[in-house]
Amino acid sequence: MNIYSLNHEIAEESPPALLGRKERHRLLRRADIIKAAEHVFALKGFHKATIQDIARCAQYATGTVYLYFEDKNSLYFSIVEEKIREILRILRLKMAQVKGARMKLEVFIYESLYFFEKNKDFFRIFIQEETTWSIKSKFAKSIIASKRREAFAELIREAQAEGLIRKDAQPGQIKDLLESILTSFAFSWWQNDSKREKDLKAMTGIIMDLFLNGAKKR
Amino acid sequence: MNIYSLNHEIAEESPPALLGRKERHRLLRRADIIKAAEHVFALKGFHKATIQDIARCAQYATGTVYLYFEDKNSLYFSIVEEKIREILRILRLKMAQVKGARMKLEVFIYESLYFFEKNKDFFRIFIQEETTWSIKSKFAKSIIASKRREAFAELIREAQAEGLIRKDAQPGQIKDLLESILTSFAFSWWQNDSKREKDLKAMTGIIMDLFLNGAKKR
Amino acid sequence: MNIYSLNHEIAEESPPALLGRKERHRLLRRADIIKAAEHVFALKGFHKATIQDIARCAQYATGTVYLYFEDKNSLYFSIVEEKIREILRILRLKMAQVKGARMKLEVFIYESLYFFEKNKDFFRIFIQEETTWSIKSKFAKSIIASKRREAFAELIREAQAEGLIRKDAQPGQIKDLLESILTSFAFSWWQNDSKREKDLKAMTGIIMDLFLNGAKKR
Amino acid sequence: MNIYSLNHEIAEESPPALLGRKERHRLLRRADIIKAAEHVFALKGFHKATIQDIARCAQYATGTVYLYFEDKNSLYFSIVEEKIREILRILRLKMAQVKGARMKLEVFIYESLYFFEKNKDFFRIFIQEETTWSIKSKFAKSIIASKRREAFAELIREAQAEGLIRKDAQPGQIKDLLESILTSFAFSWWQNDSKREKDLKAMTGIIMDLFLNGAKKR
DNA sequence: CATGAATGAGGTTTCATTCAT
DNA sequence: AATGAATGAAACCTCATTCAT
Repeated sequence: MNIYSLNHEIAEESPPALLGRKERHRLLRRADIIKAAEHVFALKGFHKATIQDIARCAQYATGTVYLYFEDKNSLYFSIVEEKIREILRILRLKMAQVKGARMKLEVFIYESLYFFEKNKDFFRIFIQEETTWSIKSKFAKSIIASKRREAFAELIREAQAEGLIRKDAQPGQIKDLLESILTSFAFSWWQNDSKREKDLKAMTGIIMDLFLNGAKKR
Repeated sequence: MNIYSLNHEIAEESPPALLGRKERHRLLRRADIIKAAEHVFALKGFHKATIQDIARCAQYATGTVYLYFEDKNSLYFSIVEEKIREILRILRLKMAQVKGARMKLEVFIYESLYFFEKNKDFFRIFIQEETTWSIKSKFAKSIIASKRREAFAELIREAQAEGLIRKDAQPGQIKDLLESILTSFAFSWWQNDSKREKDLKAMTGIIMDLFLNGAKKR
Repeated sequence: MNIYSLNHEIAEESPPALLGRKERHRLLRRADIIKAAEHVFALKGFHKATIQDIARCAQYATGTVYLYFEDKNSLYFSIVEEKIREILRILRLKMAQVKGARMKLEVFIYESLYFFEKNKDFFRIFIQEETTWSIKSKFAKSIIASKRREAFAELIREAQAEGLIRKDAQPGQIKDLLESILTSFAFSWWQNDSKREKDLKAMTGIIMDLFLNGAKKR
Repeated sequence: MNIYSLNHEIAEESPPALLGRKERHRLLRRADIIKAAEHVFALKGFHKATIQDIARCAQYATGTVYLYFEDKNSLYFSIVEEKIREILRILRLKMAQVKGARMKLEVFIYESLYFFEKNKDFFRIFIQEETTWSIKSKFAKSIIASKRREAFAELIREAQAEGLIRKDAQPGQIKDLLESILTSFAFSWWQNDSKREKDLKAMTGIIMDLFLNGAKKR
């Protein structure tokens, strides 16, 4: 059994049936707008995308957007948060299905790449596109982002405890390093290979290898 | 002798004495504006920085900026290009002063970190800030950027040829790995330590180690 | 019965009742702006008139103008086109009410002068004022302008066929001549007499006379 | 003998020998700039032509223009005045060489057309292009323009006195008629025939005919 | 006199946000 | 709740004019 055989169907966190009809309705509208915004932001970038573009794309009126989101920044921020929440949920779920730091690490890398692949439009915004500084720092301080950092740090700590990862580097450093490697490979794929239908997930092996063993010849 | 003892004075490429008084004057003005722009862009980000801000900061009139730069994009692009040109020049110079792939690699890392340290304002723009997509792609296609890529690739090839670096990974992947590690440490330093006057250059050792040996415990 | 007794009430081309409330509202706003623009252009000329002037005069915000017109050129062009459309409609209607080239000619001159009188502000722009070359050529190619030229040429041809006008000159030449005479008299009136409440229409007779019989003593 | 055989060499009004060397030098510079301005204005129109364009075209520095002309308006105005002064001088000279109102009239028409032909660039500015209202009205009030009007009126009065031209129309109206015809033919030629090297002067005959006998069939 | 770099006021246009319907 | 017309602040960029060299 390897990570590729894990169940990819993800249970919903909170069954919507518990919400009132109105609230459900509201969430649907909100989701419509977020989806449209994701698309438009990815297409035009944060600054060139107008609220009208997004509203039209979601088939609502301009003003309607403001019933669901404070302002443009907030809308953008919501997309980011939603995505982080999603990947966090996926990672937790999947990592719980395997045992041992090595397997968890592999799952972590695999799922991260997979998520990137599925959401490349979104990452086009987040990694590449123009974003207001204020949004980024607001995000850095958000609860969801810190939860994600914690989960990540936990993984590293576990791997260090199990003796998989060296202890002469700070967990934070290792975490940043892995994150950076993932980003870098994903970006490279996105620039060069994403159109050629190459498989980003398939790079899990080489990334694990490089991350753990480094670049030195043996 | 180690890399820390290398000559840090860098010979000018083109002795300014050869330029006419007017041309020299022009270059000084241009430099003033670039410096101010660097500062203002770093402070406010690309979109929120106005040409007037930059002009005021350089103590010129708004229109003066347009005597030296086509438009805002062009000004921004010029800053980036100038920086890349500079780091490229430094890296070439310093790497030529040492022998062997290992030493070159160490110099490469050391000087990259050092340059980052000296130009943290600039990198605040480049790495973190909002940039128009069109500028980035224009930059990606620029000669200076491709030269930088080449220099990098050359280093990797040499290290592979000398048997320092494994050949079972593509050079591009090795490059991504190193770039990831550098970025990751630089960014982390920038966020946490830059104000505490910690020394980024001093991380050369751990970075070499992580790059060559990976994160695995031995 | 003479041309002065013709019915001056002109039937609307398209009964506005057929338009939706919104569309009617839109047309009213548009008309407001056109009216204000006409006034401001006449007062200050095309280049010195600012969109803000026009908006203020129409008691709208600056941006509102851009909801109804692409840009300044387009606004100007719309005014011109509207006027030409109007005079064309009037001329057709009135000329259809009389028989014979001579009468039609008289009506043509009379109505042209009358229209000029009623719209002297507008002609201050069109004849006298500064206009971008590009607008003029755009206008020259417009359908409405070519329709007007056709209607005019048709009149001349008819007059030639009936033996009223000499055939040893090209219809185009005669057409241009009459147009030029009308413009010239109108301009003269506008400069000298318009403030003294003199009647431009009343010059129909002398213009007919000079146009047909020339300046020679008989 | 007819008007075509008149001497076309025109004596200078004021022999430049009487001016000091400096003053002559100054006038040459001025003429350079006027010539360049004529060209650039004709090419780009009043508003789109910049002082720098004109200076460059005349091979002077921007500031130099301001040593010879108050400002942009004034430069434009000077061109117009210069041209009017020239045509006035020519008309007077040539009309003095013939006897009789009919001959004078013919000369007037012929020379006007000829002048137009030689200066079509200039007329492109004056007739067609955008000009500030203030300039036009300033011009209308200028001495040189009033002199031209006088010369014109004088011709008409003479022709009326000799019995060539009807007295039942006001001289101003006759003037407008002739001016209309000239403008109309000149404009038409300019639009259609000027590039095909057709001869505008050759239309003197038909213009005389239309002016004296009108458009009526006989 | 000549130069041309510097100035900075001012116009067009965009677009996030509001609010009356 | 939804709409979308109206708002108006703000930014880029141009260019007539000045003035130190």
